[in-house]
Amino acid sequence: MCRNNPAGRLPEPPNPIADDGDETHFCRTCAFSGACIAEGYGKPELLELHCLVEHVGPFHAGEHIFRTGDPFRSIFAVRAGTVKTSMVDPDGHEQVLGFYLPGEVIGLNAIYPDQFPCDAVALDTAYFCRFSFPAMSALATRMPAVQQRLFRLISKELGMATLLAGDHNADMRMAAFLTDLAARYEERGFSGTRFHLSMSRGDIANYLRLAAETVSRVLSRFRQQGLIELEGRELLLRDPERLRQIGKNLLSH
Amino acid sequence: MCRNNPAGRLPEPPNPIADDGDETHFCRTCAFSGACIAEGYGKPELLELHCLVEHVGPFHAGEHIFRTGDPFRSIFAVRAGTVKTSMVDPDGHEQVLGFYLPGEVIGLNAIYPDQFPCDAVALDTAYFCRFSFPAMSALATRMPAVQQRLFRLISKELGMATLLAGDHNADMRMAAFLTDLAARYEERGFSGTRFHLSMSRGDIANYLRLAAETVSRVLSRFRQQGLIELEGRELLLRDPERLRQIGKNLLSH
DNA sequence: CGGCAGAAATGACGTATGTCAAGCGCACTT
DNA sequence: AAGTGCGCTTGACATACGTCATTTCTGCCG
Repeated sequence: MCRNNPAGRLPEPPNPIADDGDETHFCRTCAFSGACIAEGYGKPELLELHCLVEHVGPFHAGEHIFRTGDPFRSIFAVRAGTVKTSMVDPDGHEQVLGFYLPGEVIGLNAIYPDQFPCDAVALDTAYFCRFSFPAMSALATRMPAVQQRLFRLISKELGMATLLAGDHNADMRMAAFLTDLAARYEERGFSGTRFHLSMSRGDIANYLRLAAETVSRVLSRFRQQGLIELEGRELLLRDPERLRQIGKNLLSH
Repeated sequence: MCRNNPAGRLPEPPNPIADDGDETHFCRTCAFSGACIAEGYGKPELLELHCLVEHVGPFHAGEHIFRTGDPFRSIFAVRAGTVKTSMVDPDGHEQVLGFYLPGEVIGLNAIYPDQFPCDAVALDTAYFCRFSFPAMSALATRMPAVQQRLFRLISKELGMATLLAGDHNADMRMAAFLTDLAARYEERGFSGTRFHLSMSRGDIANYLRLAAETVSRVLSRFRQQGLIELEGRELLLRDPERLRQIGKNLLSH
């Protein structure tokens, strides 16, 4: 596939999607596929796991997958598109909790309160696999690998939240944010140096606990310093190593 | 028991301890006891759960329960004393992650990386129940209530971390911190209005992502406003309701 | 009792980042 | 094509909080 590239524009990256699953195969990049494949479970177990999956979508940009207070019944794996989760605090300020890419799982933070503590909103057209959580935990009691996977998914999410909670300046936060996004895209088989930011500057700012203006300024500075190229929301990391270095205090691995 | 109370000093609260368990009974306040009692498991299951418990301690103030990088084999329930967990980032700055009271569980954030991502240090003389994690997850596959309890414990910890990650000013953070501590003491059967701060101002500051001086100033102001009484580390909440109000954006329930 | 060391409180000052305001560009509607 | 709204950028200014310095308090040990 060869697009033309007019007037110095960044070429568009392929649209990230993890949608190659069917009735008997998981999507390659799904957070759960590993549980079965790696652990050598056979057809019967795979089929059982598939029984409790339901494909849902499309959700269009701005549509809610779930809302704060909805009873917790399922977790969702992103098949395609991007999701942001956010809480609104008692005096109405939104707090973005995270962004989720194809292959990642949302809803894990609802287990304890037994209802969703946040909203989940599609940032672009998005598709999901919905897993009934009661069914999944029942299955987990028979398939240790599934239980293990769930423990690890939640524990990982905990690690992420912890890092974000640290006190770091705007440059560190932004560099870590970009590096983390890049790593997650790469992990799922997409380009780790050129991708589309599906969220607005405002959402990024909110997520990083900065003002939108600060995000603009930091990005401009990164551009001037030759760390990135950026046109609208099309991003190219020109010096990923330096970015990683700047954000290292916020990055686990 | 009746102490005298010289010259306007705050009377000392009883030393919080949750140490009434034995070979066949859990401590009343233990985070796991509920899993069995509430779910109506009988003697055999209780005994099984006890088989994988080992009582450890005492650890004295400043001693490590575990260190960053230690292989993850067990989680720990606090029986008595207080613990702080903290990470040191790549350039040597400490980050306090949390404080843990009797009845609470530490080590859950080690599941994903499969090694402890932080240090755990006793703030005063502390005793623990150590649970082998492999044994516990094996047991969890046979006792859904145990699995459920584990999911909820991790998910709860996730909720805590998320709240701390929000952006809030020093007053809100401090009020929420005090209110949360109070609630947790009360939940475990101790006084929820009068207790001992086992951590230094510096640790509190670090936990709340503030400077130690800011913590001092906020506490002084709270005192002037009649919200609290404070002598050294002995604390009395004079207006818990108002404190809760100030910190409400950081408090889940 | 005296002296010391660490913890805590208080004051003076600097700064990173938030807030306010203005302007630009792009998409969409009429 | 003109109009409208929203997202983004940029500049000027305000402020909450951090940093540095000094003092006070507290517990500890000889």
